[in-house]
Amino acid sequence: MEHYWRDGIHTLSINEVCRRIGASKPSIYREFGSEDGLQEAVLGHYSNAILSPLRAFLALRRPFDETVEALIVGMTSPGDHPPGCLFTEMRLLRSGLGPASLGRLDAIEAERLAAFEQWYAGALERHEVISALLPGDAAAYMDAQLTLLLVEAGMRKPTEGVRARARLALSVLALER
Amino acid sequence: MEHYWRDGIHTLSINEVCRRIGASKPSIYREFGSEDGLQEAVLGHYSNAILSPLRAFLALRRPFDETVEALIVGMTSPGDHPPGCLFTEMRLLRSGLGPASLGRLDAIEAERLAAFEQWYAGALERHEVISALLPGDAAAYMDAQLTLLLVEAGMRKPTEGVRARARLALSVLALER
DNA sequence: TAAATAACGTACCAGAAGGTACGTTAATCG
DNA sequence: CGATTAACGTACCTTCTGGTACGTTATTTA
Repeated sequence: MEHYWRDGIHTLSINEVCRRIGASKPSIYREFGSEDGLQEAVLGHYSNAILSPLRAFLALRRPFDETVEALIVGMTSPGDHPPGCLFTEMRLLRSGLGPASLGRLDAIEAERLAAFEQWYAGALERHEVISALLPGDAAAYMDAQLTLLLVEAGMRKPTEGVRARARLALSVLALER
Repeated sequence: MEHYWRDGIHTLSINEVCRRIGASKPSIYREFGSEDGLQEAVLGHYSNAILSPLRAFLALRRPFDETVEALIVGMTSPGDHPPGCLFTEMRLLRSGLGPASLGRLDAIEAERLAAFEQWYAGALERHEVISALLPGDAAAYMDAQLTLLLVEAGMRKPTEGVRARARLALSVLALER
């Protein structure tokens, strides 16, 4: 299932998927019903594997600066998954996705925004961030900047530059002391 | 040629292009040689139509804040071209592009970065922006944020939110007074 | 062991992709 | 006007796409 990750969902055809994992095409269709079903399943798998840990980390309520730095570094480290992000790619290329995948995508996005919003509200209570922004708007900003981070990482731009730009962009949220 | 703009380059097939403009396929191939050639030509056309005015505007050396605001508003106004941007789309989807298009893309990107860099250096001389950033890094930041702006606009997010996020992100460059 | 059921994969379908061979029309020129 | 050349478009090629009909193996049950 991780092949989708490496080559991108819009690039990889069902035939290629079958060839790589050694399964026959009817098996895929019996299991997932259609290409849309397969992509939705991949998204679900992705949500469990990546987004849940992120959400758990945000819930730790560590200091704001520390959390931001951990997010930036974590999302640009060459871990087990290649740079870029399946979710980001699908968000940017909604066209060509089936209804089931689109629904799942929106659900994941809403979850993600809610997690950021709650986390920002907590930081606001601890007076770690500026108060000029509503938590919802700050969450949208975080989301946009981290998406940009992943897009740049996916384009194989130099990691340090990518990180520096993200730090700069997110520094406007922190309360200087 | 503007159909490419509306529907995206990776979505529009040569067959569709022919159907829409009422030309035959061999005509297209006689004129451009291949799909790669066609896409490169479209990029060139785009460069003349959009990037040149942008570059000219930067060369005016208007006050920094004013220029930034004009860029943000101009890029998110529903002018003659639909939201999003052909150049942005191609940058995010390099895979699937031919060598000629890729070369042209890199050239345009370099031009764009150079224009931003020069403009930022001018603002630096006039003490309108922070001095902690090298012009090259600031240009990369500008480029990244304006790309994000176009991506968000292309996703049909509410214009005011998109603009507000861009203003916030670019405010770190301005020298507060 | 024999019958019934479930899982599987070969080989196909229709359609669309990028790309081209070649006959036909239109324009040029003596 | 007749001949040469250039532009054009029909109809085709191959390859690949998502999707499936149906015969063949395994597996279960009695």
